[in-house]
Amino acid sequence: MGRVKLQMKRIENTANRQVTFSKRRNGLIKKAYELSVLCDVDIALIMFSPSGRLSLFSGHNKSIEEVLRRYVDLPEQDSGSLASSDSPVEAVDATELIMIHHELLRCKSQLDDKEKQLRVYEGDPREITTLPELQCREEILQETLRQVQRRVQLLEKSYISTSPDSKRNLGWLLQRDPQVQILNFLGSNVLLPSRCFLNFRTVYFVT
Amino acid sequence: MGRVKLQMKRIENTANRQVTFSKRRNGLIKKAYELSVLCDVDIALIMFSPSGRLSLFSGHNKSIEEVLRRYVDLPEQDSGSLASSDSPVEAVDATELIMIHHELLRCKSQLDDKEKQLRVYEGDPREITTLPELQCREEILQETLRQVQRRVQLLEKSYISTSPDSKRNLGWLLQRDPQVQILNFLGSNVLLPSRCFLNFRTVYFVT
DNA sequence: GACTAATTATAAG
DNA sequence: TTTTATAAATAGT
Repeated sequence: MGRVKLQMKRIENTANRQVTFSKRRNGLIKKAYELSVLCDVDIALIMFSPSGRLSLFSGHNKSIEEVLRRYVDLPEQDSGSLASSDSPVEAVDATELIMIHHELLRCKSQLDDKEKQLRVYEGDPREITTLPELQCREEILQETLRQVQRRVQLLEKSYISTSPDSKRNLGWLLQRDPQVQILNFLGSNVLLPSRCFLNFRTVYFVT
Repeated sequence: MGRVKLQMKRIENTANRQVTFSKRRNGLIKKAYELSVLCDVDIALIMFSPSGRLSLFSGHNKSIEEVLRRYVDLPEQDSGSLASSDSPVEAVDATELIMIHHELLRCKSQLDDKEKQLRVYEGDPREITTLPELQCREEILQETLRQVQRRVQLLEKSYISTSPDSKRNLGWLLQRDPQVQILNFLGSNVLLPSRCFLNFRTVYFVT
């Protein structure tokens, strides 16, 4: 795809190679994500750019570590010797330790994120010292409140006109908005470039 | 690409899912291959289909194991012992594994808690199906909003009155770029690629 | 598996 | 960065 067809060999021009890498890396990750969702596939994707930068992707329901562990466990069909445990110190595969450590780091990072997000709502307003910040929070809260109130009105209407059948018709309400899922997916993945900060205008609520 | 645009969710028809998996798996591997050649990237791609079948790919010049090793070795740069690759399995003290695992469990539990709290503010109201629950959320939001608005009034007053006294006390108000403040304030929860913006309603402008 | 019509990715500008 | 012409992937047949 593109204006011309590329030869399948290393792009020698460094700038072009860098641009192509960036574009195709995103494309590949998108494809991997789609495959994982559409076909319910567990995927782990690890890339090292020539400059040594690491890019990771794992599908919608399993972490990289989980997929790797599954892969690593396959060829290592229990060496057996590890199972005997009379000593408190047991020999284990170091890769497992490392993978769990990775998972821990990832979890901690997510925890940090959540705490930051939560501060938007629950942080003491008196700790906010500038008007723009405060107004930002106010807008967010108002929009959230409006959404909830719209929903209240809807439910109240349902309660009023309640025939036994009407409950069944609310089934669709339970479906999660796909956009929200994608938002969550994209938001929690660590491979987002920092440029997002620069152009950022905002983005809070899905309508 | 194709006659129709697919929704990004699991394909329920088994036959279709199988066919799509097969086609897209090949497509993904081809893309990965092209990236590895064009941009000289080391890639490891591991896929488990729902039926448990394993698909592997690694780029043109490094095996899966080499890439995985590089990935796994990253945080262990210092240990050094792993670099000598006579055995893929290295014995370590299991107690460390257990402690880290405990920490991981604790961290995950905290993460769950935070996510629950956050759902009060950011969860899709359409997921709530009972009026009392919704009204509870509404009250929480209203109270939070009231607090913020009180604080807004206070700050606005400070901005308006520019007596020498208040200047002395409010010097810190001007010490930072408001946009930077808001970005910091919102933190990593708004790290989204710009193309996501298209489908979302903007509720707040920074500038 | 091969065939399109339609969608999507992307090389260049 | 964003746009555009073109190549490529692919959903349904």
